[in-house]
Amino acid sequence: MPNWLIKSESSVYSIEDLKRDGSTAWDGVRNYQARNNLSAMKIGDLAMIYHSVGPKELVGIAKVIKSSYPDPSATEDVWVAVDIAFQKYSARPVKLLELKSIPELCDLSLVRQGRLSVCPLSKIEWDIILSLAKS
DNA sequence: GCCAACGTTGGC
DNA sequence: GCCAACGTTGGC
Repeated sequence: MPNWLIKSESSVYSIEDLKRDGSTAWDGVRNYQARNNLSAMKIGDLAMIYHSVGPKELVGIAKVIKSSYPDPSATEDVWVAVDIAFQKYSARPVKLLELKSIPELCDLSLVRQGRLSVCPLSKIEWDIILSLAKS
């Protein structure tokens, strides 16, 4: 089962919003690479939530509860959305700086290609980050 | 199909 | 608020 990392500006839609709402449509993605990743998501996949722009940190995990469908917020029909549900907060938010400081994570899309808002995580990357979030 | 110009994102 | 990095657009 693949794992993902999705980004959101905390001022736009934060994990607190997701917790409050329970679940939400993850829409508004307007980048082809990110869209392709969205399309590849399956029900039950887990995605880490990363807050950009404000405090840059990983704050929790969400679960995909509906696989991709046409993005209702789009005027063109090329974009897709998925539905995700709040799963849990990180025991401790993991800062971007922290991720950057770990050699095994130097290939992380988040680090290498900062603008990609939806990206896959390898099992190894997922596990490393999880252990950071727990400690 | 190349590439310059432009717009957007996001770290700092 | 600045600017680097990247994606997209459009002229040729």
